[in-house]
Amino acid sequence: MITIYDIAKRANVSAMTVSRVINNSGRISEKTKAKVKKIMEELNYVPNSTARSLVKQETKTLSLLITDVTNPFYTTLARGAEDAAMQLGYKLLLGNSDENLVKEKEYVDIILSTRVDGVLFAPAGDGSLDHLQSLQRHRIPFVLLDREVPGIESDMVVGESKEGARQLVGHLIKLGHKRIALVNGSSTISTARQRFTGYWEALKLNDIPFDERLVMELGYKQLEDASQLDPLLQLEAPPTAIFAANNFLAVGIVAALRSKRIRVPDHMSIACFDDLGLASLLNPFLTVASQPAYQFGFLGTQLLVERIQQKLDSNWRKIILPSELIARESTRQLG
Amino acid sequence: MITIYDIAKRANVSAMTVSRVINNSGRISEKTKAKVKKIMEELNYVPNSTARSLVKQETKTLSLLITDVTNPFYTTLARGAEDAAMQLGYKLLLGNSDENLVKEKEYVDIILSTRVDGVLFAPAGDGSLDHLQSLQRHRIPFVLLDREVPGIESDMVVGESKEGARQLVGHLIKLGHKRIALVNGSSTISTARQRFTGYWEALKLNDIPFDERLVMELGYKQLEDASQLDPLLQLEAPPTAIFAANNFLAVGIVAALRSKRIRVPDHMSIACFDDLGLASLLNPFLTVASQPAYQFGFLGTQLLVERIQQKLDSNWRKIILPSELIARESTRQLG
DNA sequence: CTGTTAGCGCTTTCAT
DNA sequence: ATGAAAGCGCTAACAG
Repeated sequence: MITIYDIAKRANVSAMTVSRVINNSGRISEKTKAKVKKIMEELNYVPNSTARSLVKQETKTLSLLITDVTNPFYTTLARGAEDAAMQLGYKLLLGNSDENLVKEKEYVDIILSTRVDGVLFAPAGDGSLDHLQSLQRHRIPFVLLDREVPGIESDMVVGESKEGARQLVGHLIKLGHKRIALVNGSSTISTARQRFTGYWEALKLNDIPFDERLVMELGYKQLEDASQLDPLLQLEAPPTAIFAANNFLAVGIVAALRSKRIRVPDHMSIACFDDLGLASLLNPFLTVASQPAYQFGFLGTQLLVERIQQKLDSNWRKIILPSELIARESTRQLG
Repeated sequence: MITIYDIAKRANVSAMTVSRVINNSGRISEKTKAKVKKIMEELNYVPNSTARSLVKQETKTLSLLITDVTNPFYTTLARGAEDAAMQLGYKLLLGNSDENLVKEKEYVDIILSTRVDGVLFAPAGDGSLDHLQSLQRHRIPFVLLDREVPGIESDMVVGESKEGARQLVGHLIKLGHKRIALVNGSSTISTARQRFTGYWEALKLNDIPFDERLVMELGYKQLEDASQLDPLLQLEAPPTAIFAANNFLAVGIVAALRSKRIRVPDHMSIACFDDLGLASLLNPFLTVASQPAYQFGFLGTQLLVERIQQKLDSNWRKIILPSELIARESTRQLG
């Protein structure tokens, strides 16, 4: 491997001079600068950023910890993060927690040992508290993405889950639905709680009685089995509409209904949080509360980098991104 | 920051002993091992992998360079790569080239300087040759994903583009189509050339004359504008079916046709390479040649890690993954 | 079973 | 404008 010493020797200068040329720092005569640069090119020299990281105590690397790159929301968020990171001179390390605290812990350990400069953290749930405190103890800045964690103060970029849910359910009510089910993520996740509240408020606002049998908690992951919906469908008075708390749930529900020959929206209306990426371009079908996923990633990265560079330790900023109701074909007027 | 020396001092041992405990190497008495471990816990010690990388000359990091995480094919591939990397003890650095050689070059420079142990490389095209040679010069192992590059010998994981295209076009022909358009990616990409060949062979096999006016090259990225299809649609004898060389193109085409009130499949049949992730779960609509994207990533990572660990320099392996024709609603019997 | 020494490739600091 | 020395945190190699 070629080092600054190899360059230095050939150029008859010290390693320090080479370092200065690389970093464009300090006063160097144009002549030696040119000479050094020429030799670097000839030898195909590439600075070793590991060595630099060790002395500078910074890696110029950010970690992006999400639950699943396969979910269009996180995919697009990741794209935003990547673009911003690249622009700001940072690399991005990718991790998938699968909504699983054990896996999340593994990544946190890696993050700690890798000495990344900061973390973009979409927590698996309230149980992520330990992990985040662990980051704090080690003074690794992070910004929370999409989900809050009680007990943690930090920069964050979140959506308007309650308001979005209220809108979505309000939309269903306006269409004449009164038996509206909520299929939710785990209540250990802040967005699931907020979406529940939005659901509840929308019912109340419209004098529709709340029926707890219409609320299911299935987790934000892809449905495993069509039968998971049976408790809802076999109700004496089954719902005429389902509000799914995220896109994965909605897709699973639509597929499950299809397998049971229940047509959407003819027999059941469906609306959900988060848009579907390509799916909605191909066929604008699902009614959704669309969140600006790219902005979550892009702005989150900007916040993080500012935090890193200013080394502040409080003055937390919270960016709240609105969601947009997009009414499409999966919800229909009742009666 | 806490170092092995801090631990060593408190435990009344040398730094080397601490290092041995961390790495579980060398014979150490259970007693001192326990003592050291206890102190590490008390002090919340985390090994600094930057320092380790510097001396061991390995970073335990792989780079995944794809064209766009936002494409379900690459998203799923990334997921496979991540899972395999994690399992094998490697981290994953993510990069998006956007089918753009300039951006790709930037990432290659980062890769070089980051001293990753290997690269999972989905090249932007034949012009990636320089970049790959640059990796070779620096002895960074890589495996080519999805696309080959003339002039480069290496491990690779690719699909059966020609065969898949032949099947897809054969399927259209069986349905009675004779005017079949091909909307392709750039011919500087191996898969686009192979898909063209498959298209051509299928026509020939069925005695359908090849009409070059039915072939368009639009690039594998998302369509910008519905009017890009006009040359095809305004033909004297327009096509009755379109074979799109990838999923992004197909979605763009469907959307463009929708905006022109051309119904699929009633007025136009569409089939494409690569499945659509969630979109196909939600609504199994597009007829596709589905590639096992997850396997591309997973197996590619396994190949790469084997290559890294064995330090071989030839004996290239090529994994060829079949695609599966999934006939859905976007293609219909003619006449 | 444990310790000492040297050095990975770079930058910081202090000289000149 | 340039250089020498020291050290970032760790491990390889050798010694005992």
